[in-house]
Amino acid sequence: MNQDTQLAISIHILCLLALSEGERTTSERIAGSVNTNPVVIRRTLGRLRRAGFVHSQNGIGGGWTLARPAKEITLRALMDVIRTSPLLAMRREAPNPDCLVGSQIRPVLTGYYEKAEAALLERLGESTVADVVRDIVRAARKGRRV
Amino acid sequence: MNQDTQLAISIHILCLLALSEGERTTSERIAGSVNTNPVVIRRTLGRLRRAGFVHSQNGIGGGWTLARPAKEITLRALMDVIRTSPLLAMRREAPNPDCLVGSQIRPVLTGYYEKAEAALLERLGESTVADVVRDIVRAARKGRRV
DNA sequence: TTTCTCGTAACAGTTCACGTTACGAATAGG
DNA sequence: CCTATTCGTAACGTGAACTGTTACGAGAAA
Repeated sequence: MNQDTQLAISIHILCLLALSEGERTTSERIAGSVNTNPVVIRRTLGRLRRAGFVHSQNGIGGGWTLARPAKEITLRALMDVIRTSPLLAMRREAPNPDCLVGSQIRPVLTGYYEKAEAALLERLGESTVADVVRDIVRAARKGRRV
Repeated sequence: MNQDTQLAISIHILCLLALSEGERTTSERIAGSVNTNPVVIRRTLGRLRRAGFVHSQNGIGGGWTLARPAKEITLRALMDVIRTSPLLAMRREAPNPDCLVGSQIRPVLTGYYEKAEAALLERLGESTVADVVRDIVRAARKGRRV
């Protein structure tokens, strides 16, 4: 259904930056990890930069750094910045206004959908990029042991 | 982004059937309310039928009816039947396995995503088709008063 | 001045849901 | 038995949206 991978890409990028604190990471290197084109990365990072999550610098030795601690970036905050449309979608075409259900269902459903999405966002607000980084490091350790 | 309107269509259809208890409703009439093609309706209804939510009958005077009370159909149950892919998506292409983040992020993110979706589903499980029907009728009354 | 990297526009390619046509199967009525 | 109606489903076209790619200007460091 939904084919919005922007949140996944954003988290991936910020984890990389969090693990490279002190140095700048280029969009090309990030693209190598995500396995896509650097322009795709720069597009996503542009939105994160405008929202104040990352900082960029041009020229030789340039690249991207976190603009605030990974501990203070919740997955929900990323979602709020990245998301462009509701998770639970309705049809583009309006239903029949001459029908009881058709004339009323849109605003009614919107209410139910917003509550459901709020629950999801609340859960996303309980985790930060730092949590994800921690899990990644742990998973890598476990993998090596085997 | 997500462009799956199946849940919205399903709820719309079941509200119509709930309001037409005792009679059969044709896919053409439903399509008139949803404002789409009858085949689209039959496609969605086919899945709901296989899941035991509705019953269909061919021939003259045929059509669709609810197979169980609207009170006993939660929005979550519909979501479980209708949904084909996770709400929070990841990229099709796998990330770089030679990178710490790239090699671990998929299973780690899956965990976070599943918890977030579970919260959304839980909220959807608190409402039924009967609730939606009630809200629709109320909204219509209010609209007339003005 | 050169080199590197971001910033962004523009366009092609792909995927997926939706719309439409078509036709067989099942059912009711005469 | 025959006809009309409606479901059930396959097949294909259409359109929108995300992704991938090229291109090029702007800014910064050596």
